[in-house]
Amino acid sequence: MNIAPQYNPTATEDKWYSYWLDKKFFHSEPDQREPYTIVIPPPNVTGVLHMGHMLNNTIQDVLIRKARMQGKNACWVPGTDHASIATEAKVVAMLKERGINKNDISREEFLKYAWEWKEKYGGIILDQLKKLGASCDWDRTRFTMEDDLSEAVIDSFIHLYKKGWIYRGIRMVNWDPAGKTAVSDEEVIRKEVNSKLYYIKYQVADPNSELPTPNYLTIATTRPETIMADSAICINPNDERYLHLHGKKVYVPLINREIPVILDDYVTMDFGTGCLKVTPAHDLNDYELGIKHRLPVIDILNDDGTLNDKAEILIGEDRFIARKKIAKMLDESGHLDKVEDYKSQVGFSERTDAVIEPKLSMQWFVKMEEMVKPALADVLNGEVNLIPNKFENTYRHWMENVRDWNISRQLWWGQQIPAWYDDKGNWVVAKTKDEALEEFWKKKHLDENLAEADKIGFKHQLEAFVKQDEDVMDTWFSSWLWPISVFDGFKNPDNPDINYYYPTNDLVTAPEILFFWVARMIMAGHEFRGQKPFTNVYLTGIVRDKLGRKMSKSLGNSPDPIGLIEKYGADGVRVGMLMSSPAGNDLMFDEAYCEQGRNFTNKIWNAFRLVKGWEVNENLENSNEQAISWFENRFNQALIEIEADFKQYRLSEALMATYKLVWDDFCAWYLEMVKPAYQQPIDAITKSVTIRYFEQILKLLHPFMPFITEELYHDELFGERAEMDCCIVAQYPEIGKTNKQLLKEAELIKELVSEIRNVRNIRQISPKDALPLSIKINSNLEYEKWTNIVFKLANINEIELVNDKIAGAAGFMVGKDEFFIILNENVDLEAERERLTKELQYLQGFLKSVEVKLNNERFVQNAKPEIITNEQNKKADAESKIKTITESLAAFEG
RNA sequence: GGGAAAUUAGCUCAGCUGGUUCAGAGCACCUCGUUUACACCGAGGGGGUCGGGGGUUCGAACCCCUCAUUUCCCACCA
Repeated sequence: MNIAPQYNPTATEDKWYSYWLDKKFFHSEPDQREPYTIVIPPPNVTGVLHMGHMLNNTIQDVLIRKARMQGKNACWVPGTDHASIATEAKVVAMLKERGINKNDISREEFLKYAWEWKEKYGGIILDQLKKLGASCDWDRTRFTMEDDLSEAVIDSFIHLYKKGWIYRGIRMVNWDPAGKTAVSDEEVIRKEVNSKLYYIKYQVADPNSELPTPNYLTIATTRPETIMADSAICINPNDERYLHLHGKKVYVPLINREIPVILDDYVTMDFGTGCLKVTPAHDLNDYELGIKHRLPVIDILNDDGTLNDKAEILIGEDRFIARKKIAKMLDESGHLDKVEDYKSQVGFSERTDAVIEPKLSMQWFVKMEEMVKPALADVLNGEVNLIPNKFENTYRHWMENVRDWNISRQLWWGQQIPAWYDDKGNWVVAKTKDEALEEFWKKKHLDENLAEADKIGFKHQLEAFVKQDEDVMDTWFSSWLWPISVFDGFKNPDNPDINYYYPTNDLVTAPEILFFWVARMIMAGHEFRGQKPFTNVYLTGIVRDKLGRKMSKSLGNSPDPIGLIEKYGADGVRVGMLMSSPAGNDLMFDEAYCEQGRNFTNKIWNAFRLVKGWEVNENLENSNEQAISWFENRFNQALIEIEADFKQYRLSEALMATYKLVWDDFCAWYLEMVKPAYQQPIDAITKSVTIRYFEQILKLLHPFMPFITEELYHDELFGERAEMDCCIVAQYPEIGKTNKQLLKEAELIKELVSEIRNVRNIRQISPKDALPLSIKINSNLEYEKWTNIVFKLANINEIELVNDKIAGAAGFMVGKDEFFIILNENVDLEAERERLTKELQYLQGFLKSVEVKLNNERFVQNAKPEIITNEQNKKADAESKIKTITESLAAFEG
């Protein structure tokens, strides 16, 4: 036999992936079968495959492959997300490298570059998924910014607008001065930073009154650069320290602008100095306070975070440089009382890591109040299952406290907001410019009662002035439509695909985007389809390194997934990823898991080599009936367990059960039971049954390890295969009967074998030396059925039934039966006595505890009958064992 | 500051309704083995007061209280 002793994945993986593609096994069309659908969480077009994708997509592939083998019409829809912020940042950076500044080119030019970039790099991540074995229906690949999907975004915007659920308003938004865009609350990461609390003196503007000296008040602030934007000073009306300030005015230091002192019990008296500077343009609370007290809004910052001319001083300086300079100027002019160290929470942009600036701006919002209702209900009443369900609490908390969704982004890459403005600041929402003109006309027509005949002239005149909103929509405003839009459910809402595949079955994603994406998809599902988008949401954990740190580029602790695949094979890596990642748990990734996966592929490979090498002798009789019958039962028993694990989405447990079935039961026990002696032939029945078992195992393994199983499935060992007869579409094993008695006996026999091996091990007896075994049977186990197996696995050459103990032999018990192995030299009597005494003591203690229980009236009264019976059995067992051991010990005395 | 979860062997995790199978698995570790599918292997073995303390119960890894530690989510205190 010249099959390599080690499995080589590289030789087979590309071959079978191409074959699967070629035969269109991944492709799905609606038919009579039950559908099983997954839509991929579309990775960013900018993305490169990382470990999180590996985990996430391995899970999806396992689910989809298993469903496919179980006769469902499996459809896994792949695609990519245009990812406004991330992609625009990459394109801007690319242009910068080429010496082009985004501000110097038009929107059209920029988008041209962006599309070029997308065409060039946008497919990389999908190609990488193929290396992993992902069985996506590539014919259905979608992109969130392709025409139909973009149109769906625009249409849904208009739909919600007409419903009154989209509105435009001035809002305090989280402004990212680096990205020059608003970001949502969820995209702001709060970090505690060391900052300083500046105590600034404001001069009171009333020189005539008889104020107590000094005639200034002191205010604590972390942001001295915003004093030029102050609109008022606020104190608590009940603060007795400041009663004299009621109704007064103060001067803003350095620029000497006069501002009022206002009263509001919002101010905490015991924080800082009890005085608060009110800066409506640059702080959310101050803004609200400003509205309440009708204060002017003075915005002193440009979009890039530099000071503008409203600041009056330090114009053009960056906010952080300005902070230092202001502090110095205040100090020099005697306005700085003191500076204290202070820890405060500061918001950072998730994308650019810039400090977020609260900023007033005109934005578009989606009202959430109505939309959250069905999305919350679905999860609470189990229409949609979160796996694991511990996330339900977080989900509910978020949904009950949801705020309106700011959907405009000051970017170019994305779907442009379908709002149109005329030169006078009027605006309408419409899909096209023509429709916008029509809308303007309708308004005008109504307002001013114009004649229909004036319409053409009006439109013609207006056309030159009408401009579309510059902003694009939040990326999530497109991806929330994904489960519908990939099946063209907007453009063509009654098409066969959407009717067949929607709602989808499982969604596999990260808990971090449970609210960004999952919740919003459920909302969109109800709003646009009247139905939930999926039934089960499997939430994966974060892939961390073995020290528990998040994998990140800057730490350099993230292995290259493609490198791993090359090193351990895709099957090995898949097994490694799944080995220890229950749903919802972070995965402490260690290459050792991949190594274990690789070793597993090799184990399978070598089991195959063994069976492949068997020569059949037709004249031989089958002497392995017991082994054959045992393994069939054992297989079914394992399958029951595996199915239960899958049902509960416990994939790592399902894999582990499969792993043990293959490695321990099939390789270590079954094959060792039936394999012929060296260079001896095997009987025809055993070989053919073993091949059949092996094929079942390949099918069972296929969802986890698609490549090696497909490779072996096609070996001639398993017979001729038709072109389309592939493991990927083979019928998944079905649960058969299990004979519990047989399985129980087998466990005892395995224990017996282990005990004999242990006898050898302790005494350094070679496995090659055959030993005689004597049995004193106290049970009703029929050892004759198992003789062959015991002979072979424990290298026993003789079995003798005895009625009495054999002095000087090595003895042990399995179940109720006693076994003796006569050795060349007698066992150390003293050691044997000690061993038995110890066991006796243990058993006596055990018996006592059982008796205490049984003698306890309250136990007998309260415990369930079967538990009492069990305790009685335990008692009987212990008593008989004690009897046996006592007899053995007595033999020593004699 | 508010909320949620977690803590079981060196590591990663199971342990379902409190009770046969209750203290388990995989890896790692130790001993032995150049055997004939595989040293990416085989055989055997050691290892845990179930985070601490209290309580409920005939009975607790599991239920309750409390403390400690960790993680995550939410939050505007200048």
